[in-house]
Amino acid sequence: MSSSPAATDFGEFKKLALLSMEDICRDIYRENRDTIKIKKEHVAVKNLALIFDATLKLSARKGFQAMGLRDLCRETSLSMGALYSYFTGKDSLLDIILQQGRRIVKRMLEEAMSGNAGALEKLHAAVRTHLYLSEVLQGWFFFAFMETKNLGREEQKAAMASELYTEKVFSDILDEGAATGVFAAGDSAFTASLIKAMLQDWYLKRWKYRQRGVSVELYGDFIISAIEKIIMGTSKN
Amino acid sequence: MSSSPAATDFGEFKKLALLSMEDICRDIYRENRDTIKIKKEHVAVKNLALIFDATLKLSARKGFQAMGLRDLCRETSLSMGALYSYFTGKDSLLDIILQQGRRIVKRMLEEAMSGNAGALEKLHAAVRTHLYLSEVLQGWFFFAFMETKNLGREEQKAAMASELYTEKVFSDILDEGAATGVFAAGDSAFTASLIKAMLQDWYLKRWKYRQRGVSVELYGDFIISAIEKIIMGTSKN
DNA sequence: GTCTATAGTGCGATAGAC
DNA sequence: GTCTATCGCACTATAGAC
Repeated sequence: MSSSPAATDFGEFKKLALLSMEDICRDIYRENRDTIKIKKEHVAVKNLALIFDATLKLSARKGFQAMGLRDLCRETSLSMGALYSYFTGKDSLLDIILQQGRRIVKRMLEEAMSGNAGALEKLHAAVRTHLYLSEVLQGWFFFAFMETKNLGREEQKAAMASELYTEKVFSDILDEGAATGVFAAGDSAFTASLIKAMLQDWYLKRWKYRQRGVSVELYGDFIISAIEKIIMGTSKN
Repeated sequence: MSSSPAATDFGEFKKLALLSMEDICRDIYRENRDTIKIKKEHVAVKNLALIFDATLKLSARKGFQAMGLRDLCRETSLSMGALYSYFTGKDSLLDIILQQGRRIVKRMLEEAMSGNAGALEKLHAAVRTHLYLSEVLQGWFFFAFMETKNLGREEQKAAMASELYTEKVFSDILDEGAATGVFAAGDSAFTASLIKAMLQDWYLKRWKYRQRGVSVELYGDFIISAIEKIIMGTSKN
């Protein structure tokens, strides 16, 4: 289990990701030690995680702007004063959360992509990793999508770059597959956009799939089948 | 051209939709005459359109919550007092805009679907109409997507119903095509979700396609080709 | 029909006790 | 490390002049 790159089983994937989140919270604390007034690491890490979770939960209902810091106090059982020991202002809280999430996504995607040989194998690994990640971190993915437009121009560009980076991961795989003759040739950039759109629907409209009783693994089967029909131009049936 | 249900040419479609928007603004005024304090119809309709446009523009940048009514004053060149002659409060402004948009979408979709014979024809008409509509009313589609979650439970249910209704339009077409042997049999509800996701990407990520110089007509060609590969299980090339 | 001026409320942020 | 109390500000909404 020292390096388990692409877990196609969701249960296993979940464990990996949750472990990873502990590390990330610790990283965040260590990097922002100058602005975070709390000195005991175990207290700080515990409460940071609490604050992040509460923020995602409250923002999902009303949006980050509409969420008051007093709402956050109630949800975390911390006072205004205590909250301000963990961040310098509401805006910086937003930045930290987005930064944290992007780091997890990057780390997990890179781990997943390493050690897959063929284009088809890579495609499966990339789709399933992205999908399962968006399931484990559904709150964050939704939050990032909704709140990105309210950011400063710098952070906004970072988000756009992230979108295009992910898309390039997919279009590179498609190009490789076309070159080796595994996939039919086509507009790989456009197909990559379609793949992203399909992945996005899972975390933007999860209520719909939950209502229908569609599991994340089944959704993965579905879209992989659809993607293969698009890029192979032939039914697998 | 007395009734031109499915305009596959975007230029023509645009004219139809813009004409329709005038009507809608007038309808809105007449229906809300009790709450709108302005008595001269031509003044009211002109300023209502001004207010709606400004709201969509400002909300696109910071979100409806973060948009202050003073921002709206600046953008419309109206005073606070004047604004409050057109709606009873910020929340009702939100309701009116969403209501207005849903009405246009419903009207245009119904017109477009009438008078198409085969399943493939219907599919093309439905996809192109939805896509072109989301281009003409991009501001509204984006707004509706972003602000729906901030609404009361009633309005939220209306939005979910609208999502499922549109999806049923597509899954019905897919079922018909499967029954008549035009399409391969498959999970029509799931395929309809994929179609919706593809259509959604156009108005949620339009910056991306603009950056790449993809026109709305080209995007339509692309996704129709992809959809056909999924439902026919064979390449059209 | 539109304006300016202002009431009233709730926010983000901070100071200082414990 | 966490609390309570409070400041200053920006917001929505309204009243009344023109």
